Amino acid sequence: MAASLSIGDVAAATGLSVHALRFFEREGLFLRGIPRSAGGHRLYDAADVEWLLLCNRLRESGMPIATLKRFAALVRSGPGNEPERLELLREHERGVRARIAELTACLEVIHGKVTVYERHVEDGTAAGLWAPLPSS
Amino acid sequence: MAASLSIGDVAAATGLSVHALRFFEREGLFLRGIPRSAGGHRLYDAADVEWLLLCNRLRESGMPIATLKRFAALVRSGPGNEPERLELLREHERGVRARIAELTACLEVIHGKVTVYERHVEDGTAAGLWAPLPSS
DNA sequence: GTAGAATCTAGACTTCGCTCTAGGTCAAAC
DNA sequence: GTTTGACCTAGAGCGAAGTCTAGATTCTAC
Repeated sequence: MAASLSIGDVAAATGLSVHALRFFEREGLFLRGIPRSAGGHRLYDAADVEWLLLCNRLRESGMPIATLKRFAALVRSGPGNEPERLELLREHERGVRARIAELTACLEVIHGKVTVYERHVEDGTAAGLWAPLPSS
Repeated sequence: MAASLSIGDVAAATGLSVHALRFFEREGLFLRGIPRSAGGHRLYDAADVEWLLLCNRLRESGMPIATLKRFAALVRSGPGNEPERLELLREHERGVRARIAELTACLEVIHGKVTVYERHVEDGTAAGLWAPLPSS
């Protein structure tokens, strides 16, 4: 039980490169020191992979390494700081919601442009869309 | 008419820094060569600002400078390539929609975490949430 | 007509988040 | 038992997107 995984296994399981995994470790993003085999190879376990999968979600949603590092440090430092962890996660959640709203607003503008171009291209009336007349 | 604007005016109107405006020009992101005053100062006009505002939307929504450059080049090269411009915009729109979907998926995971932490913090049963037990 | 603010060019520097290299060691298959 | 591939450390390098500096010039307001 608790079969240990090589760095290559973990890379395959998480989509991260072995380079990235070593980088994450250097940056202190793990919840524990990753143990080594007699020969010095890293020995991960399933919990490490689970944590990395959460890290992936946080990273994909725009959390900087520095923030992830703070979160990992909080978790590593053990029970007692859950309100801080919660606030960090809530703050990130707010950020993600704001980002989605921003993207949605951009999308409207972009889709508007697409529609304009579609109409012009279909009509063959595209000439002069942008230059030199500023027709938006 | 066509009152010309200084780089500072344009920076104020677009939220871009004067450095960024000069950088954009070097990168060829404008639809025309920006003319200069007798003394060498840039003279922008309202159409430049409008274009930059669209650029801002494209950039905020994740379009790389390189793509923006391609789009600007298409527009600069005049009428005839509207289908290409359309395809570029459509591709970007697809990307933005995909990004929103990705963020939304992340949000579910993150919000799930927040909910778990809220419950634990409120109950005072937070101990052991993460370490050493992998409780997600 | 002069002080101070804004602008100019060219190019070096920064931050982020990895990625890659060099020069080895370890482990698994044949 | 040797070859081949995975892994090790330390540290350099990279691409994106600006930012900042230096040193000179121009413009604006008094």
